[in-house]
Amino acid sequence: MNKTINKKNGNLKNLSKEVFYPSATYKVYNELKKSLLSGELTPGKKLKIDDLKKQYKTGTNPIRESLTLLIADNLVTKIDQKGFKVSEATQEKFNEILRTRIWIESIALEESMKNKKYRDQWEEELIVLNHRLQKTERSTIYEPENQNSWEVIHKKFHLKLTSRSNSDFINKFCELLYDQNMRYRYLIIKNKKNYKKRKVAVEHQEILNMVLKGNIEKSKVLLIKHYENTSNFITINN
Amino acid sequence: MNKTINKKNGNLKNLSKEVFYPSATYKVYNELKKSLLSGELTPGKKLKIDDLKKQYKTGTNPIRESLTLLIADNLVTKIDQKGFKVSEATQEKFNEILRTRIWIESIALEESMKNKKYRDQWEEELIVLNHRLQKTERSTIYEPENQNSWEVIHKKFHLKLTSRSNSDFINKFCELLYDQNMRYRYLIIKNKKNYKKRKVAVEHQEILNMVLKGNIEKSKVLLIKHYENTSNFITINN
DNA sequence: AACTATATTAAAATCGATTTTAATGCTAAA
DNA sequence: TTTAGCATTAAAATCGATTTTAATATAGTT
Repeated sequence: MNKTINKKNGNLKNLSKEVFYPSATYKVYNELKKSLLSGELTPGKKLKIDDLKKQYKTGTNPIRESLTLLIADNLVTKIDQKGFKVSEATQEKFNEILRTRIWIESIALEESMKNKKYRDQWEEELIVLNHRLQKTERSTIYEPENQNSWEVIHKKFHLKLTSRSNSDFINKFCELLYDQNMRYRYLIIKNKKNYKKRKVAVEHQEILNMVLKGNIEKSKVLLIKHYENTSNFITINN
Repeated sequence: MNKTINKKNGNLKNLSKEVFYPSATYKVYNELKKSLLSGELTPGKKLKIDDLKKQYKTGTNPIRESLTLLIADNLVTKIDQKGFKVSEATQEKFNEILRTRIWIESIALEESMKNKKYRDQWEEELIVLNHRLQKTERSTIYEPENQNSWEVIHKKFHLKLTSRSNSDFINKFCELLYDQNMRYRYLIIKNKKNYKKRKVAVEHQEILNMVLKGNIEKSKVLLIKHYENTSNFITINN
């Protein structure tokens, strides 16, 4: 049999050398992550290997490896010898996420503001992201592949704010918590017929203004208020 | 062929129902983790699937799944299509771990001390752990399976101090950072002929005394000092 | 009926072979 | 000498079948 034809991506290497072809694991991971964050896969749902193999037309290994990666994202839970399921989502867990975010991002914002290095560049990037965010329509569907979607820009803006603590550990943790929070937002959107979107544009502008002024304490207060306001919109019924 | 004989753990289920037999993945994960934390597997080393299969006498899947789990522990690094390697260890990374620990544990200790619930029980557990720690000889070899080893008790004492923030995210993060820090300690022990062990017993006692007094600010200061002192002992040469 | 023990079924976990990709070595042309 | 193209090798990634385990159903006993 002609091996070239059988190859996953065809034998394109010679045509354009620098193109990156992700592994099956990586592709499945991204697709599953999207389904989990958008709320399409509901909390508690059993994730059977055989079903997923059929759905994603791939073998055992990429499926199991993807699920293992998603454990670290706190989106999938595993019990040894009993398999994988979608992580549960409760009101208590949401409160915990919110509280944790406030603690961590308070430090991360403060340290970011204290950090003199490339300060000008940081401010400019924040201004640009805020500007883009202001003029972007907010959608109810989750499309992380669209770099111009409100959700993607919103995430970038928030992570940028806290990005300069000089700790990759903190940055990763902020992203994890952002995604956790986002998951709850989409679970609510799915469950409530008429989900009232918050108007957050003004809050973003106020935080940005205070950061540009260099007032650390007030910036932190505004960021915390911003997060506390979201709690009024998110209530899980189970 | 007799299936029973062929089984991994034998057919012991009927003899004692409540015994838990871990999967091959879980066993390999724990063994690899031990080798990584003890410094036996040196930073940057390539982790070849075939070699590990032979070493641990198991198939592709348990090996790859273990390595995937270790990515989340920041002990293994993966590049898509190019495989796995032992995470690098640099002086900058160690400084980052230390800084991050100080930030996170300051909050976690403060929140733990503010938490009134089961306060008495917490204090008693800390006193017992400190007592056990004081009378345990410190070893240079890493034996996490020995619950009475200095290292295991030390870890429990520190994690207990920060355990009551009511955030599992914070608790997990503290454990990750503890393990990261510990890895550097063992890398030093391996590299230096005569590693001088710090005498930390007094510092633990002082922190505990201040926690029992209920003085949050002073407790935080002592804990931070305790961590800053370790930086004098850890220098990576590469 | 309730409680064990056994048989059956379903799903997780594992294995070993195969396929695909990346790294290396080789050859020939500029 | 360098460099592009091809062949070889080594390793990662994948696949599908098999084995092991857990969950469920059934039958037999008190």
